[in-house]
Amino acid sequence: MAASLGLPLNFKVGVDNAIFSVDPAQNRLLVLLVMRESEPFLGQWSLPGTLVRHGESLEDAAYRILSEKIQVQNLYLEQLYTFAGPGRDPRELSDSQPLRYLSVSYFALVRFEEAQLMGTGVRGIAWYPLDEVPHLAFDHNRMVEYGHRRLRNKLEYSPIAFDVLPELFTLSELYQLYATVLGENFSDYSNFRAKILKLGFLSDTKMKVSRGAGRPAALYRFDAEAFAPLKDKPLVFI
Amino acid sequence: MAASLGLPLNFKVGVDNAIFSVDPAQNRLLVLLVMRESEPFLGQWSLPGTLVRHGESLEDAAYRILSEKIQVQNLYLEQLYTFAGPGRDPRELSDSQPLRYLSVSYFALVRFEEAQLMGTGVRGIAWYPLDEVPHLAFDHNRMVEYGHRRLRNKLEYSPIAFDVLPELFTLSELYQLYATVLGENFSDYSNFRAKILKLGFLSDTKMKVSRGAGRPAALYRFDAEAFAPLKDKPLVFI
DNA sequence: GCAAAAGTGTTCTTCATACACCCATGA
DNA sequence: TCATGGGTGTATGAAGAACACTTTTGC
Repeated sequence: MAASLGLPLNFKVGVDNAIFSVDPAQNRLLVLLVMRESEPFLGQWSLPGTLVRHGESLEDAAYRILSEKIQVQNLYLEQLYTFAGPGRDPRELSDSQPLRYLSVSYFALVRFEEAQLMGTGVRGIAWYPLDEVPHLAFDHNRMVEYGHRRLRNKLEYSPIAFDVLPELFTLSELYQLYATVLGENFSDYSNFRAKILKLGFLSDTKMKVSRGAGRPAALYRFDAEAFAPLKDKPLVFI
Repeated sequence: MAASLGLPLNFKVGVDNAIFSVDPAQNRLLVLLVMRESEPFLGQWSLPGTLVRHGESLEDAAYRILSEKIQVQNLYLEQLYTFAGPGRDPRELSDSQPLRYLSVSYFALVRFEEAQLMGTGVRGIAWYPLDEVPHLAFDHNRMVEYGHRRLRNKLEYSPIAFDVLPELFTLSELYQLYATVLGENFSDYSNFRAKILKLGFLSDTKMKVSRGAGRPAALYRFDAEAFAPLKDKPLVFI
């Protein structure tokens, strides 16, 4: 190490995605894992990742792996955190010249019902409930933690829920999403309802939909124009 | 470009610091800029930055440049955002082999009174009021913007103010810090005072201090133990 | 005594919380 | 007609905003 201090240090740069989704049927918060098919950590679960290619931005790379693993029409994606400590990838040691592996993690939220996992049974890819995530390759467990924290914050302070709901949705679908992500100590349905309607960016389409038994629910639509003035304001949906 | 698509892509990785401070005398929010002493962008203002060295983590590198530019005892520092788009550094073009320049930006808040700028008049280094920041090298203006947003959020939701105040401080010093960063549409002094005291993590030292004319102010101390249970809670100081 | 800075208290309104209750549908 | 999910209303207390007022100092 001491001998290499003067040498120019190069990096390999990868992108890893922490992709979250909510299964509305089971009310569970899920994260997408893939089985590693090469060394290091062959056969271990990990986040879907890739090395950044020529002419490609970090975000491009993030979208590329995402679309290689699942097909979705709607999603929210943003940069999460960058990990680059020495020793985070075992390949550093085996390389002849000084090299480090840096990974920029991205956070994504996708719609569960429309997400099509790519690859047949042979290729390991699966949704894992957040409280059953196994030990992952590299520092990917930390990425999942960071992502989970970001998800909760984003949901409270910004309208990412509407990037991931169908264009028309009922207020209980919206409530289920919030309650699943934010946990049990969340506002009750009737207060949530009153609060979010008062904010004024949900427009009633006057259409109704019946989900099994019970009174049919009104379908709402997110009104981006009405939301615009609230942007960057300390909105709290909780 | 097309020809190099199959080649392995290596990166140089740098760290750039957006270092903020508040001048209590002038009630101004400042950011630290340095004059570039080498190509590219020779002679242009920029954020203090460095390439990451062997065996050094990103955070190590961030602390290293920081301490090369200013001396402080107390500071708050955290990772901000990673920039790596193709074409962000002109050196990419001149290099013979495919190479990209990635920069991880860090956000720091330091105490103005104790910050000693390193370097004599020859080396360009200066505090700039945030609304007078000139056109900077690379994408550093975006880093300043990101940092400014982070500063406002952090101040509202976490106790970074106390990392940057003297151990003993008056409530108006605390108020000045908040008001300078968060702007004029901030809570008035008496409401701020009542609110923050009710939170219960400021302990009155019973000491008084006189700053010129007027009634002497009580000196308070941040009580980390009393604050601990409030950690991660949606604290809002505003 | 007066200005200046620190500190206290009061009023009014808005919002959060915890409920109870009514409505429309399927089985 | 009853269970089920959707939707409305209300009482209570806590929190926010605006502002008047008192206290303690220097000059």
